[in-house]
Amino acid sequence: MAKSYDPAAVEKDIFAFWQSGERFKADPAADGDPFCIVIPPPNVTGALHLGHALNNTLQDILIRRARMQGRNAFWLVGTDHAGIATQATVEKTIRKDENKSRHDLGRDEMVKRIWAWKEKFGGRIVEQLKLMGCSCDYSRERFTLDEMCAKAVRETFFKLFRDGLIYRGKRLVNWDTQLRTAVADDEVVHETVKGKFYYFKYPIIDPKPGEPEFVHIATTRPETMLADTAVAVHPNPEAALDQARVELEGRRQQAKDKERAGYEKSLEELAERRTTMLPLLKTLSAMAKDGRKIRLPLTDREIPLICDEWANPALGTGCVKITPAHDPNDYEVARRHDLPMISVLTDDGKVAEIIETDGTTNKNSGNYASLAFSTDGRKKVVEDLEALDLVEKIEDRQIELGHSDRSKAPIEPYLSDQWFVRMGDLEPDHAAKIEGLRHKAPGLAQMAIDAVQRGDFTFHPARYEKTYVDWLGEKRDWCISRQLWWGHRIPVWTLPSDSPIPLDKYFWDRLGTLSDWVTEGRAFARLGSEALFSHEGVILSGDSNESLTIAILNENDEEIVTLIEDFGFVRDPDVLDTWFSSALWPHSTLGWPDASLNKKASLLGTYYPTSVLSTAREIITLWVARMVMTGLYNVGKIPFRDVVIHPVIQDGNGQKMSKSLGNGVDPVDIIDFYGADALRFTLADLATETQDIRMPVKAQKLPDGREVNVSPKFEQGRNFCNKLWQASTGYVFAMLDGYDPKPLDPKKLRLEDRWILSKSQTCLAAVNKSLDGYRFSEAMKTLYSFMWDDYCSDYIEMTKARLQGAGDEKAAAQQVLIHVLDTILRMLHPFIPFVTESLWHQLNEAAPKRGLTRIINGEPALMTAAWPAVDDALLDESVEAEMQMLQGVIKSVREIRGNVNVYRSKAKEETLRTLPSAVLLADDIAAALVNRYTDFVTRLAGCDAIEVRTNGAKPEGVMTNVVGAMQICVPVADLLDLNAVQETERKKLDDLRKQLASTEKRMSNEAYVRNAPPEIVEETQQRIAELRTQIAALASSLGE
RNA sequence: GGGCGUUUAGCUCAGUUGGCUAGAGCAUCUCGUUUACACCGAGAGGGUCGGGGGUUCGAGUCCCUCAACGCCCA
Repeated sequence: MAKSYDPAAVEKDIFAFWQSGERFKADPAADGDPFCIVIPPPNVTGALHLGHALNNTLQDILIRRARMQGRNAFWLVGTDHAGIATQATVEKTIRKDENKSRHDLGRDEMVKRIWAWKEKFGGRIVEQLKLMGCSCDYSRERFTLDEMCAKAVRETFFKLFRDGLIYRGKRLVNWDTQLRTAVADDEVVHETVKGKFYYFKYPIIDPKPGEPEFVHIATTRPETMLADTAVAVHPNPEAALDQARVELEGRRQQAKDKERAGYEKSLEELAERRTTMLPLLKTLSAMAKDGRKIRLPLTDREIPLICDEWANPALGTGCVKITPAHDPNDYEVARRHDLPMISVLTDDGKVAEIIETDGTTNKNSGNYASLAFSTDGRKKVVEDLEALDLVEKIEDRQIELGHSDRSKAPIEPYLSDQWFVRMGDLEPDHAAKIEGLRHKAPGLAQMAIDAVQRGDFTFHPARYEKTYVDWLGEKRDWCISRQLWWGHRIPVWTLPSDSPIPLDKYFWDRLGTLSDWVTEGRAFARLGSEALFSHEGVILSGDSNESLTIAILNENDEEIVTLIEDFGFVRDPDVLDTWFSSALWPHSTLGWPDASLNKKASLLGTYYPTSVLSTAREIITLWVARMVMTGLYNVGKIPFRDVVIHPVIQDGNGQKMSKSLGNGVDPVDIIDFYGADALRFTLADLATETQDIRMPVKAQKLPDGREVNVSPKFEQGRNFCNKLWQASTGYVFAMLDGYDPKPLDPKKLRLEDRWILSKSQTCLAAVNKSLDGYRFSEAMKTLYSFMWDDYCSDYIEMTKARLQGAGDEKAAAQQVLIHVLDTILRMLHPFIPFVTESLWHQLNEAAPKRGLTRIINGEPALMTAAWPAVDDALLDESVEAEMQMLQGVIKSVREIRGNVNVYRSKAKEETLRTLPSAVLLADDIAAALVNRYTDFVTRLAGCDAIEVRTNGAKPEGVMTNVVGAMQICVPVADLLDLNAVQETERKKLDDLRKQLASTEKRMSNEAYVRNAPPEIVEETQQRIAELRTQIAALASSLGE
């Protein structure tokens, strides 16, 4: 008795088998059309989640199939250093274990610690990929911080700097005051919390008669007022209020009843405001235009009253304080009005010394400096304003607050120096000089847009092209600096403005050397945004207040570093955004810049551009777009031909899976519980072209006692593997006594043999088509139904009678069984590699020689065996049609048997395993067919004998079914009470008559007959004929 | 606010250029331990394809509109 398939018993050995034969290893010098995938590098600190499992399953399916197709397949594996995530993880550990901050340790020690941590825990991802059976080339594992990647990063940064595509500028960034770094927008989590809305009044300087003495503003963040540099009022408050009213009225009209009241109320308030506040706002607006100024309390700073549309007369006091260094909207206002920007926040979240625009320290600075910004600082500011009687009122209010995803600390907008990559279009002269802007692109973003629109690469599904193009179309500059220690440090040295070394003659003399280095391509210098040397090595300008920055190609270039550091140049402390190194992944990992596209048998020369990139839609912008830009800019070609975007897996309620919600499913638990192939089967089966897929989650106790989250969805995968295992080991391998394969003529085989062979080719062709279009679920479902329904449920059953016999018929059955199983294992291998490889080895034992027209030895490893070629000679529509007819007969008898048993069961009589007999009324052709294959027809139908009549003589007391032109009659008078049957039979008859009526109605429609394609009309006519036969047959057995 | 997606059987989902008598897996019900498999076999029930309108001989599929939910970007 065969045991169930036990994945744990085979997976380890099979993986070792693959590895021992170096079967994962790619060879750039090998024959075969190259096929390459670079893995989207997972975060080195993380563990594989179900999304990774899905993505890597899909990649492995593609790679394994390509390898079997004889292509030179290479799946590059590696991990991402994930700057902030990794640093935060290690900082947290150190804080917990040693109660120290990274600043206590110092930069070098901290970086050392992170490396040590990475060496210890960074292998987890790769181990998990191996558990899944991923056939990556593990000998070429890369890491975004390794020397190979670092070299590409340095080269790219240097080129971009030289080409004027990198600049430094002050920008407001999301600041994490705990980790002391800028974080990306997607690393900020917003939540609504209880807060307060503070109303303050600021005195106006020298108001004219009739003008107010104060301007009123409201804020949720009082402490930022220390950095106010203006107060704004709307330039035309009346028009703005009118427009707000029109918009509200429009919405009220569209609104549903329950919402309408809200709009009514807003409109009333607006009208009220118009009478109470409009005159004042108009006055203020006029005052602003007249240049009136305000004395900012607590600082005594004189700030202007300005007009700007950002001030909304319909909200708050109608006036808004402008704090450019602490609010993104205010920042934009300040840029429009050329206002100064004063920052009063330190990088660790305290109130900074207040430095006025003239460089002096504010005399009241000491009152606030070093207070915790949004807590103590806020309290002190409010107290001091209250003491001055400048607080009008304080209201409770819900406010939006950003928190850092990593440290959970509140996010403050922070004005700081950051490095940017210029994405927009350049001046034509400038663009023309840049070799990396291919196809005459005016800028980096446009170059990447053009690439997809030209069809250089394709998204699957196609709709994601829009996401990509829309985002790139904004051409927003890319902030690449992060105030972290873990990452690629920016290779730029700057002379601080307070440097003790003056820019004297000695300095300029020595810069001649620098000029040489520029010519040699080792360094590049900029004064402000201007290149300090032209490519000919001439100094353009020697006298400037702007900062002098030098980028060095190789940060270890001691000669240059020593010289400039002697002059007081200081290296930029920041590191590059992790996405900067990820953006280079497809070419940096293949050896750029050392290798070139033309270098034969190099990784880059052979595998670039790669074939497919498979990833999640959330990083189309952050990652895919940037890879396209850098690929074109550095290498000159797009990095991949196809981009496959897979769906996102959610839990059963449509929620994201996450650790904190406890609804996550760990792929390794699934492997433990169901096996790696079950995991892969189910994920592939779910991988449709939709954007989200839901996976019901349920807690389950493992044999070892752990309670983990699993999903019943994986049962289908487990069952499928078991079915394949049982059919192979329990039936096919067990029925091989006397097996001796010889070349066969497929045309001379019995119907069922020709049928399964034809079906196998239909299946293969469909799988090819699905996979070529990256429709994984479609391919998986095709294979499921072929293996389970056609091969196991039908073909295996059909061979049972023959295998109990002897002679040629038995031999042919054995040979076809083996041959089709061979094909099935090949086709399934990319999806469920472990169980198929294991069965392959057993097949090689049981039937080393196999084949159909040619007898060959099975390849020793399925992983590197050949993907089958579609053999059109085996496709046979008439065979499939004949079989369909027999299956119709089988199904009809089964249905009657089922009904008979239901009636007998109700009548408390014994149920029947097989019906004693059936009578088939058929024409000569069908009769001959059924008579010829009675052996398996009776067996599958479950009746002891089938009598075929061609004279149409119908027996009495029967239950009838109709298939095409045939009637299946089962005499049931001895088996049950006929009267009990009649009711259901009548219902069936009524239903058929209804169907007939509607079908006939369609045919009577002239327009239908005229317009519909002839074959469709033909089908309808056949359907009518069929319905009429069925009705007649039923009616006659009911005695109508 | 903009973009994208989803809405089909109790649940999770297929359904490619309009031809459908709407499918699968799970769940449910009936029967079955027959010699590969109960992680199984045979059979059954279950859907006015989110609502409304339109195009068409014909709409789950195309167009418009409304609604709910989700994701991404502001």
